[in-house]
Amino acid sequence: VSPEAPDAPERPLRADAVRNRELLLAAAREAFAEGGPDVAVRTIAKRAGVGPGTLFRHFPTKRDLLVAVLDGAFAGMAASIDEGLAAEDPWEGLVHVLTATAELQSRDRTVLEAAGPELFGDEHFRRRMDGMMEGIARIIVRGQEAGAVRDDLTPEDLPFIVAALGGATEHCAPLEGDVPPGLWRRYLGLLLDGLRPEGAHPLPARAPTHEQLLAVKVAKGSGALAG
Amino acid sequence: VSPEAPDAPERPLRADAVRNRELLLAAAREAFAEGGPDVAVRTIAKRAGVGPGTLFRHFPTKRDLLVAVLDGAFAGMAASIDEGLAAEDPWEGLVHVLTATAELQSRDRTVLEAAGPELFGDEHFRRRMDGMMEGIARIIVRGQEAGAVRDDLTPEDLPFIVAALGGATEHCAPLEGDVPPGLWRRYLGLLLDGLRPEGAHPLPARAPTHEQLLAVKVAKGSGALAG
DNA sequence: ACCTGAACACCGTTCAAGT
DNA sequence: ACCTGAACACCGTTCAAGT
Repeated sequence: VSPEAPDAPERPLRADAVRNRELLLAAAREAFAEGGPDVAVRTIAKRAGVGPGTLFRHFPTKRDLLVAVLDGAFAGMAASIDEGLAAEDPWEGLVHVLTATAELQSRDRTVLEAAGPELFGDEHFRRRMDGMMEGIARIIVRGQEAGAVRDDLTPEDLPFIVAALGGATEHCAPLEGDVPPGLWRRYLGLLLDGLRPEGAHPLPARAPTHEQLLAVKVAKGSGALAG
Repeated sequence: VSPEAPDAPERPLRADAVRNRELLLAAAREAFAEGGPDVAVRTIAKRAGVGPGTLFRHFPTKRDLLVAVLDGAFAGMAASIDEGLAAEDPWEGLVHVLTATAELQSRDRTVLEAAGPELFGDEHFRRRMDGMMEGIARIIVRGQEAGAVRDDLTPEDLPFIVAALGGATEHCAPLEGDVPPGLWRRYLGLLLDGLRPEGAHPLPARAPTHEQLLAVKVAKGSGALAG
C-alpha cells in the first residue's frame, strides 16, 4: 500500500512546462487549504504566476487539479494504513487508521469537503483506492480474528464509515473556537464503539461489494465542485 | 415540539405578493428536490413564472429561499420527535427519530447537502432547533433511565450524530442503483450500536454545551451555498 | 510545444424603470 | 407596494494568437 509515483507522462515535458506544473500545484495546495475547494481558478493561476489558460492545459478541469492536490492527502492515508498494519494490537491498528484519517479531515478543509463519491470517477483516485482497500481488508480481518472487531464488518464499509466521520468532522469545523477542540474525537469514539463486537446487533442491510463500489461513473456534477 | 407557523409578516402582503411567494416556494421545493441546492435561481424564478428580481424581493438571498424550503423537512423531523416521545419503548423512540431523519436525508438531496452548521446562523432555523432539542433531550434521558442508552450521551451530541448519518447517506446517494437499496440503514445500525451502553467505552472529549452550539454566527459562506 | 489573455456562457444579486 | 428585466461582478472553461 506504499505511495505510488504520480502518473508518468507519455513523453517528457518541456522545461518551462514542468516548472509551471509544479508552481500550479504548490499554489493550488496552499489556496485550497486556506479557502476550501471554492477558491477561484483565477486566484490559483495568479498565485502561480501563469495565465488561466496554462492552468487548464495542465489540468483540463478544476476537479483534476483538486484531485492532484488531494493525492498528497491520500498518500497520507495510505501511510497510516501501513502503520495500522504494523501495530501489534489489531484493534489499535484500526483505531490508528481512522484517527489519522479524521485528523486529516479536520486539518484540511479540502479533503473532507471534496472527497465525495464523485471522485470514484477519477482514474488516478481509483488506483489509489484499490491499493488502500487491500490494506484495510487485512486490518479488519486481523481484528475479527482477534475478536476485537464485529464479524459483519467488511472492508467495503470503510468508505462509508469515513464518510460518516467526515460528516461529523465537517459539522465541527465551522464551530471551531466555540466548541471544545478535537470534538471530532468524541464522535470517532462513538463510531468505534459501534465497530466493536460487544454491543453488536444484526445490521439491517448487506454491505456493498467491491464491484458495486467501482461501478460509479463520473456523477453528473454535484456538491462542492459543481459549476 | 409541534410544528410552528412560519414567521408572520409585519403587515399583510398584497394579494399578488402572497401568490408569488407561494409560487416561488413551490417551484423551489421541486427544483431543489430534483437538482439539489445548486439549481440556478433563474431556473426557479422561471418555473414560478416571475422575474429574478421578484425572487430576491421575497428571499433576499438564495440561502433564505433554501431555508424556507428546508423548513418543511424540519417540520417532518419535529413530528418524528413527537412520535419518538410517544413510543412505549425508549430505545425504539430514539431509533425512530434517527431512522426518520436519515430517511428524509436519503429522499431529499437538499436536506443532506445543505443542512450544514452554517444554518445555525439563520434565526428561523435556530428557533426550530431549540424546540427540537428539548424533545430530543427527553428521549435521550428516558433511554438512559431505562438503561437502553449510554450514560455519556447528551442531546447536544445529536446534531453531530445526524451529521455523521448524513455523511454516510450522502456517500450512498450517488451510488444509488449500483448499491443495495437502503444501504444507509446499515450505517445507521452501526451508529446505533455505538449509542448503546453494552459496548460503551469512555469518550475522549466532552460534548459541547447548548450555548456553544448557538455561538456560531453566519459562517463566511462555504459549502454548497458559496458563490 | 507551450503560454497568454480576451472572450463565452454561466452564476447570484442589484436596481432603475415601470404598474 | 410590488414586479420586471437589463446590468454587474463574478465563475469555470475555451481558443485564436503569439513565442
